[in-house]
Amino acid sequence: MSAAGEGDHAYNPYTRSCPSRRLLRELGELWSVLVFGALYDGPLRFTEIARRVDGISTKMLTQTLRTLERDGLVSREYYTESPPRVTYALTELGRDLADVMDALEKWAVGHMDEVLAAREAYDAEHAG
Amino acid sequence: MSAAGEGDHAYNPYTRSCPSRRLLRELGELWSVLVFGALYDGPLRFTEIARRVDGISTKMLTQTLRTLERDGLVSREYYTESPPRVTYALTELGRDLADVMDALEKWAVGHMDEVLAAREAYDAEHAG
DNA sequence: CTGCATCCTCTTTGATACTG
DNA sequence: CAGTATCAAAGAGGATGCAG
Repeated sequence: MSAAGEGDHAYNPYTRSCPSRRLLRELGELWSVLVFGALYDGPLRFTEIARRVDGISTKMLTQTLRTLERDGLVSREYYTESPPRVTYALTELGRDLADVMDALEKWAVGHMDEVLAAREAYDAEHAG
Repeated sequence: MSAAGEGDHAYNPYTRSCPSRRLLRELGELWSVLVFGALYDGPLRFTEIARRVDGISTKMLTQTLRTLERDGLVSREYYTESPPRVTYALTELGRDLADVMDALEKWAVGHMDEVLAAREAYDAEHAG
């Protein structure tokens, strides 16, 4: 079929050198997922995100936000005030992805008990 | 509501020490996502997975499979033949998650062009 | 407040060689 | 085939100090 307008790229993350692999690695990163979740309900300032994502360093938050901004997933708004104010928000593209991220997060939270139980069972069986 | 039978745990990955954070980090890992995708269509042998996930080392494949097995997401079947045969398959719990993983992978592949374009635009704007 | 630069450590990962 | 063991290389991540 190779529909028209789709371009002839066949991105395939199962291949070493395909850029989609790097993107997938990037999106799956914990900090990315949590930042998406933090911005899910609306724009936030740098410090507000940091407060919600407990334990993230300014370095990692900056790095994560820059990467997401460069990928067109997050937008940055700078207000020249005193002190300066900067807000981050999901772009249209980012909101689209946010639903997937949210699903992943919800899955982890929602099935934590089952996973924990599975681990116990596994450890018990592989002890003797 | 806090429905009965759900337990009173309030797993929250935005918190440093919550086990759901570690789980989320684990699931988001590139190799986990790709192994899920490889097993999506049915059971596979160790070598078959390695062949599909281009570039993964036996060490990482083993480690990834062990982790997923321990979490109850993947099952391992050992057949004492000569040469030995081992197959891996998604468990019921794993199949549930597989849909989310698949959505993430599909998103990355499906929006790669847009992300690439966004990067160009960003780089162009932040060059001068 | 927002964030860049640096240093430094700890973990992750890849390559390689070897075993049941 | 399906791993395990080991070693070296690479990179991620945190702490800190400074700047706009």
